[in-house]
This record gives sequence, C-alpha cells and structure tokens, in this order.
Amino acid sequence: MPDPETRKMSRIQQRNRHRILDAALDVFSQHGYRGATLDQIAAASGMSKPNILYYFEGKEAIHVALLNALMTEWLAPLHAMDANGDPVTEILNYVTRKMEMSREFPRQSRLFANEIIQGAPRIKPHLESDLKPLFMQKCAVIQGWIDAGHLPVLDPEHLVMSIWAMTQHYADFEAQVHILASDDDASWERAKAHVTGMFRTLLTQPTP
Amino acid sequence: MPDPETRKMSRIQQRNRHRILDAALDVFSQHGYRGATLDQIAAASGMSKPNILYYFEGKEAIHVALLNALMTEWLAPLHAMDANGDPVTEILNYVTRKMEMSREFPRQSRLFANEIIQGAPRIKPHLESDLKPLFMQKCAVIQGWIDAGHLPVLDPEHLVMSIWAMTQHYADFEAQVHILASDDDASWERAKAHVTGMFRTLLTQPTP
DNA sequence: TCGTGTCTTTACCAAATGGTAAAAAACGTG
DNA sequence: CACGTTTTTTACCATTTGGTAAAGACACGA
Repeated sequence: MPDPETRKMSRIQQRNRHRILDAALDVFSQHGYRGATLDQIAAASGMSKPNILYYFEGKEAIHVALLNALMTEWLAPLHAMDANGDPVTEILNYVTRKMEMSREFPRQSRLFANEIIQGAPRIKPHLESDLKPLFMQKCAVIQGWIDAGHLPVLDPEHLVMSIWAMTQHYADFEAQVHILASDDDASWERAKAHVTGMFRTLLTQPTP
Repeated sequence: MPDPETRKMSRIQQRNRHRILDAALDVFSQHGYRGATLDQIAAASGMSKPNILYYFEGKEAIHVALLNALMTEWLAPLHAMDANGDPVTEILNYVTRKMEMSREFPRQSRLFANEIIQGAPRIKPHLESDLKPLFMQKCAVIQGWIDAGHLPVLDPEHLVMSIWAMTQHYADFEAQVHILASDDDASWERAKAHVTGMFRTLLTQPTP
C-alpha cells in the first residue's frame, strides 16, 4: 500500500488514485456516503474492488480524500475576495466565480451537499477549522465596507450564505432545474444573469 | 396487510403507519434512500422489522409514501399565491411561508433535497405532473404582473427558484449554518429578516 | 368463553457489502 | 535476462440488508 503522504508516488499510482477518486466522486455525489458501495466505485473506475483497497485504506479514506480536496478548491474563491478592492465588484466577482464552479463542478457541489445534509459527520472538523475562520474574516471585511458606507446596511453572514444558497442550488438541484427549465447554455446564461443581477440590485440599492 | 387505499383503517393501523412514517422520515432525511436501512427505521419506530413490512410493501413503498405526502404539503404555499392580490405582498408572503416551513419541517426539506440531489429517481414523475404545471402557471402570473408594470423586469422562473434556494437552504444546510451562525430564535429571525428584506429590495427596486 | 380475524414475534434466508489473504502477473532495473 | 518490487487477480469471509414463513399473541363480537 503506497503512502500518499510520501511525495514518492509512481506514475501508475497517481493515475490509479486519480481514477478511483474520479469514479468515487460520481458514486458518492449521487448516493451519499452510506448509499455508495465499493463495488459501484470499482465498476465505475474499471478496477477490481481489492485493487481499490490496495490504493486506499477503505471506503471512508476515499470519501475523506475527496472532501479534503474539495475544501481547499471550494474555499479559494472566497479567499480571493480582496478587502482593498471595490466592494460591489469583489462580491459580484465572487458570485460569478461560484456560479461558474456550480456549472463546471456539479459533482463536487453535490458531494458537499450530501455531506452537509446528512449532518456533516465527516467534514465537521474541517468546517470548524477551515471554513469558519475564513467565513468570519470575510464577514468582517464586508461589515467594514458597510461601516465605511460603501455598501447598504445588510447582514454579512446571511449575505454570504445567500450567495452559497443561490449558486450551489443550480448544481445540487440540477435534476429539478432541468425539469422546470431547460439545461442548455442559453438557459444557463439567464440563470447567471438573474443571480448576479439580483445581488447587484441588493448591493447597489439606494441607502434608505 | 392492510390496504391504505381503502379508507377503512383501524385506529391501530393509522397509529402504526404514522409511527413508521415518522421514523422513516428521520432516517431517510438523514441518510438518503440507499443509505437508510429498514433496521434503522425499525429501531427508530420501536417496532420489529417484520412488523414494519406488515404495514408497508417494502422499503421503497415507505419512501414513496413519504414523498407523496411531501409533494402536496410542499406545493400548497405556492398554490396559495393569488394572481389578484398585490404582487409584492403575494410573493413576500410566499417567501415568509417557505421560511417558516424550513424552520418547522426541516426533515421534509432534507428528504426532498436528498431525493433531488440523487437525481430524483422516484419523484421525477411527480415533478413533471404536479410541480411543473403549477410552476409554469405561477411563472405566468408573475410575468403578467411584470407586463402590467407592477413588478420590475426580472426572470420569473429564476425568481421562484431563488426563493426555493434561499429558503430551503436553511433547512438543508442546517449543519453548516449551525456551525457558522448560532441556531437560536434570534438568529433565525435575522435570517428571516435578511431573506424577506432581500426579496423586498429586489421586487421594489426602482424600474431602470 | 369461544372462534375468527388482526397484529406481532421468532426464526430464518439469499444477496449484497466492506474487507482480507495469498498467489499470480507485470514492472523496472542491474 | 534475472530478481526484487509493485500491482492485480482469485478466492474467500463475516456482517449487514431487504425480505419471508409460520407460529404465537391479541382483540372483540357472538
């Protein structure tokens, strides 16, 4: 069993670990942790079950590896929000980036959604240690913008949650969206326009 | 095996079916369909597994029964949106009602979310036959309001989806919300104020 | 109290599931 | 090629899971 901590991973190890993780992302994002089986992952990756267990300690290790990779990728856009930039631009850029990620990586979004809906049993520590500090820091930045009069008075925490809710909705509830609207590029552009327009309106409303 | 179609159900039958459905709602909403087990439902309901299978055909029948009940309850508030009422009031009432339902029935919201995330395999027909017509009808109503100049120009379909995304987020992602904000009544009121305020701003923006 | 239909339990079962042992195959490198 | 190492396969195993058969407990009107 190769050690992923050690940086020494042969080409074939990297390729197979990647194949497994990609297949597992399919299966976990579609059925949740408990609903996913190693046989499904094996079938989806075109490898045998024991071979998968040669690369990962077990089912949970695969799930954890996916969640770890997810967290860093997922936090990056929020991290990029710059306190010294123009408030409206920074926030709308974040919204746009999140929308694009929902379009590009819907499986990751659903993997995360499954984990959270089911009570975040495996990712809770990460949320506390990684997400929460970043969230609070960025909320403070937004509050600073509000205090400086650059944004209308609103609740930073719930503003950020609104952005998450709206953007991830299009990935997580894709099945429903697909039934009610169409799924082509044109419809997607309308969705993006609606969401960004909505937040633009909210952020540029005349201060009462 | 008693027939739920027939209206003749003894007191004990009604009570036990209800107990099973309540327990199943716990389990399914937490683990999704595939991740839930009959043993968990049995344990949660305080009944034996064969006894549960005396009241329901099988695992899937329980899930379907829950989804059926869910659909009608869930659609009611949207149904109540009145084309002859004041547009802003009607829509904001709908938002408020949805927020309250997320607070009151988070398990139902998560049951639905699990089903949709996983591709809506069992509820898709219902979405087509029940949700879609109602959705399209109400979108037409909103479009009518817009055409009449009673609402700013926006996309009715995505407006409704925004409402769903924002309101259900607080139930579906409760675990995350609980980590980032607190979960007491005060925080809940702030959430409600934020969401309704957000849509009020959107709906009463000065027409450009 | 007896009998009949309703409800519940006990004792199972076949298939699926996460995981293991060990042999076999493939690989890399002197 | 030869030989140690890495990778893959075959053959299992214990537990869990959805579900069943049949016997027992219970309710309740005649």
